[in-house]
Amino acid sequence: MYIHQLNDEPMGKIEEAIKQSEFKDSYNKVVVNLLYTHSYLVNFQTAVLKPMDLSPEQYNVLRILRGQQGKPATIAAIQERMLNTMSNASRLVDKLKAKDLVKRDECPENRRKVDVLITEKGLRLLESLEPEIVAINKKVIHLEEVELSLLNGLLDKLRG
Amino acid sequence: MYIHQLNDEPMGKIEEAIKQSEFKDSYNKVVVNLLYTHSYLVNFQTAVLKPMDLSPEQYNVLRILRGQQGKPATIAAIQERMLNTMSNASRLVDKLKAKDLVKRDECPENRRKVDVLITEKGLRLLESLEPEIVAINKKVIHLEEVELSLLNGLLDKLRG
DNA sequence: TTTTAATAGTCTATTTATCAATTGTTTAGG
DNA sequence: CCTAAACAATTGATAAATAGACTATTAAAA
Repeated sequence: MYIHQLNDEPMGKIEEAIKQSEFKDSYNKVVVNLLYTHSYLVNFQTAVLKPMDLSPEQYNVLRILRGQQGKPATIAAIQERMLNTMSNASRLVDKLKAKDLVKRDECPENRRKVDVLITEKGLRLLESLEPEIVAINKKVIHLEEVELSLLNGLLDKLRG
Repeated sequence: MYIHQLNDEPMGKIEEAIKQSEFKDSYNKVVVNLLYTHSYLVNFQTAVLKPMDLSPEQYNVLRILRGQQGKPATIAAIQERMLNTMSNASRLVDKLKAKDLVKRDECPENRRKVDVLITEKGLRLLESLEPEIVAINKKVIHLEEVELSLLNGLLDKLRG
């Protein structure tokens, strides 16, 4: 098969993009537009992460752990903060541990829990990826600063 | 494990939602916000479709075929219009055929191609789902009409 | 015409997601 | 105490996504 839309070309309105002429209601249109834009962005992200053998969700977990600033996070805490809330944090942590990007210890106060921490190697990997991620985002997101915060506001309001 | 965020409660700004205090740049913030909102919406969609044994992508393919209004679509055409551009249209069509929701015939002019058509049963299934989908969208998307079209415009511009 | 290249789909293998069941641990009630 | 319920994480089974190789058909070139 072929790789679809990994170039940075305009594809106009959502109607043209998915070749549908009209939408019954605007709620539905926004859903489709959001799913489509999600796929557009994830494809770029994946392309940047793949050379480092990282899936988008693994990358997500690493960033969550970095956000902890030295404090450990439990599996449940990671799961809660994850973008894809259904995914299996336990297995993702496994994979990251196998690559020495995180470490995992039994929590002393409560032995049901585990403390997950990002390693030096994990931090360095994130650092090394950052410039490329920033660059690709700037390149493929065709919005001005004002529009970005407008969009952020609308997405926040959408959820609630 | 537990099902996260299948209720319809406010969760405020993206910073609270994922418990991160700040973002380096607004491009990144928009990416995270979009991924998060995507997951929020897909979770509801999945919940509605599951009783009918339909995955979101299968549902997507059915709607693409309905959009053809009687004209058959090839596998490549379906793939092009799909929201998740990486997924395997061939297999999805297989699954739908097994449920008699679509039919697939060799294209007479070009025997490499296949003509895929939605069946009566497929159309009836879409029809029966529509009211519930419309209702859940309206319920979980907390935006006014004006904001919806503003959001659609921003997403189109983002990609374009 | 024969060979080559391009196209359309399918298939295989690997990874990841999803759901349910299970294990081990802690808490609360009798 | 002892047992039942609640909690935290892991495991297993199944489905789906992803990448690449493969088959068949058509079109183009020599």
